[in-house]
Amino acid sequence: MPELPEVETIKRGIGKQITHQTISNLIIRQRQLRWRIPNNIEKKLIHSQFTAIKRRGKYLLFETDSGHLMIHLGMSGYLRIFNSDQAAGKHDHVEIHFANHTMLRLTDPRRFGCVLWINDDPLQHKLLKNLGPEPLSKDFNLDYLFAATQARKANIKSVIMNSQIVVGVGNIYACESLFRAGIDPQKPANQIAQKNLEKLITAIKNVLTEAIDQGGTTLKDFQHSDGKPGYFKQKLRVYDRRDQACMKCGNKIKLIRLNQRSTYFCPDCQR
DNA sequence: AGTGCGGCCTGTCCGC
DNA sequence: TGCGGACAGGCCGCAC
Repeated sequence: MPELPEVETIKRGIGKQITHQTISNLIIRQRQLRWRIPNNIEKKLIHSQFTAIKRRGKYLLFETDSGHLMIHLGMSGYLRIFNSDQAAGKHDHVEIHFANHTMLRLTDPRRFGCVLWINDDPLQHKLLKNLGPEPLSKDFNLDYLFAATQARKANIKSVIMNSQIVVGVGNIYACESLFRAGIDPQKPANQIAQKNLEKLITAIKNVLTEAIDQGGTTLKDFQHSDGKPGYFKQKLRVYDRRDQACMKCGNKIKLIRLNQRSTYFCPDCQR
């Protein structure tokens, strides 16, 4: 589930409910996620409060008086709020319990996510300090992307999925953005005309904005779904539509593997 | 420095 | 119905 719109939606959804609530307990059932959850984390969190929740790329940052809890949801993670007495399932790895008898629970079947503690400025943490601009910020603009693509002959899809260039563009939205911009995902980044880079920037911003606008629905329905929320299927124009008719030209959508990732595109509309 | 892979995990689905 | 293999929305870390 977690592409940037979902992470942003989670941030918005849980923020009001958990900030300024005293943390009464921390339960860790599985420490081994992408990296092992540090041992000192209970000591840091219990009796403190989250003063704000921030996001950088797909990393969530929970601010406290003594540092930041950082959570990444990986491929299959999600965060939800429950009453404290809710029974835990097999993949419920971490629970942050609050004095008001609610808890924030991290569930992550594939365990590609992470939970880390950062004492100092989180933006200087090694996982964050080299990240590219936020896609919805004005820093992600033509001058920037043109400069970034000039040095790269790798295919454009891998470039926009590279978090050092721009954060938050995962496989689905990379496919969708390239379709909207009419760009072949295999095309070398340094061969794309400026006017097409401009289209790509607009497409990325629009796709992500639209998805964030739909986010509430996603989250609400997530518990009933297989991880592909209903709105996705309706909104997506190429992803998961192999051999179906292109919505622009009617020809078949093609599926290829690019950098080991499923890549859907229309060979006629994307050049 | 840029690029391309391997690897981390479990669950699901598809073909035999 | 069981089984093996491919695949899944991410991304770091390492070779080259």
